[in-house]
Amino acid sequence: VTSGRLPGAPDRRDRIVAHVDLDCFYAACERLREPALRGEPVVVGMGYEPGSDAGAVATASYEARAHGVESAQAITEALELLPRVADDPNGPAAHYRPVDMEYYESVAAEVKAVLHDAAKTVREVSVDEAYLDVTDRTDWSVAEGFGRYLRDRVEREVGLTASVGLAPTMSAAKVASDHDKPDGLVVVEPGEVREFLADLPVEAVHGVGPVRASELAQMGVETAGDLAVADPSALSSAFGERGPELRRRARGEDDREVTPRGRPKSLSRESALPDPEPGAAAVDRVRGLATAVAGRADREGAAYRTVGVKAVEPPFEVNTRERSLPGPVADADLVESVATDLFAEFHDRRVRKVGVRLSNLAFPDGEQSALGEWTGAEPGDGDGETDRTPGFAPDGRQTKLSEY
DNA sequence: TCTGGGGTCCTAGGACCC
DNA sequence: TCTGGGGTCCTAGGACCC
Repeated sequence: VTSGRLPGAPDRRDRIVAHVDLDCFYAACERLREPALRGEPVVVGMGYEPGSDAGAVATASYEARAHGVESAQAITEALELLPRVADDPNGPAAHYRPVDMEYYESVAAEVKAVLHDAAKTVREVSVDEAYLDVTDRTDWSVAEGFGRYLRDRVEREVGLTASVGLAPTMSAAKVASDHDKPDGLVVVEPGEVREFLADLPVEAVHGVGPVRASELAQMGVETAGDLAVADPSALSSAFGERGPELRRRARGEDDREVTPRGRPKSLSRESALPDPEPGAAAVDRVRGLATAVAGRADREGAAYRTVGVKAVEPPFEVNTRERSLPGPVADADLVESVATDLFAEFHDRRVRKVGVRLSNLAFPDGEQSALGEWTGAEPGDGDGETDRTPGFAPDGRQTKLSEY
């Protein structure tokens, strides 16, 4: 069975994949530049400003987690569990810091440099997480030593601890790195994957969140081992195409290759409104977000064919509206006018959060992102994207589309 | 416990085409 | 008159991930 393997493509049957996950990354960064925070509870909040109680927890250090603080929690709630040090110097208290993405990205760049040096192929999943194909850098007999080497280098050269998982597939490597954090190192050799996963809760499988987990529980599926032997047709009818895919993951079957990440498919900005009242404030915010996201697209060299808005009504009803243009454009004024137009139906509704999104992106001057474009596209992922904007005429794109 | 911001992928119905 | 099947694109929503 050739399984559609390209001629000359490497045999993917026995890869060694490493997953590297930086521990409590935002909090660790804060400690990097403020060593006095070491060993102290640290809470990093998004949408948080010093002294305020707005926002939500992005990352909490383990010392803060010990008191029940967890990510996605409202800052108000975290403050009840752990007040600010300034407010309660004697009892248990935490250091609160606002998210500073720019700084975190600069730290992440140092880590990524180490990873790229240690592996041929690196897929950066997020600011604090990456997959490495290290097949040609190590061997199963010494994989643990290689994992230690990775961890030690990140620690020595950047000053952060990481959790590392090594396994023959991406999904197993991910579960492995999750298994023993922080500062963890777990190696799962080929042939051990199924057994390693068997007793873990289904939520450990990438792609199973709260909704699917509870649906699975109703089917009597509670562990990854249960999922591995669950009735495929029942999974299909409950989860569509995703069902069999999740089952394969639970069985340790995953033939995705580690490839560098391609270009983004969408760009967006969103922000919460302090006061969900109908009126001009929300529209102003939409305008601001439109300008901001268009500016970002510009910096990234992206043109876009679809503009969308998001309006979240209390308690948490998400509405989206979008409009596609005849061809790709790069025009901030147009983004603003389309976005405000799409948002018009929410003018007299209470809205707690708004967003603006650009999609159907095209990168006219891009280097076609060499490999990323085609190896990055999994079979079945082909949406004809490139076919729809053939030869993207650099002059044609600037057509004024004010009527939209 | 009333929930931040930035993404990806999948589904489903309708328009439209052959 | 309404009988088929196949395909793409657009839009809205939902689950999930970090």
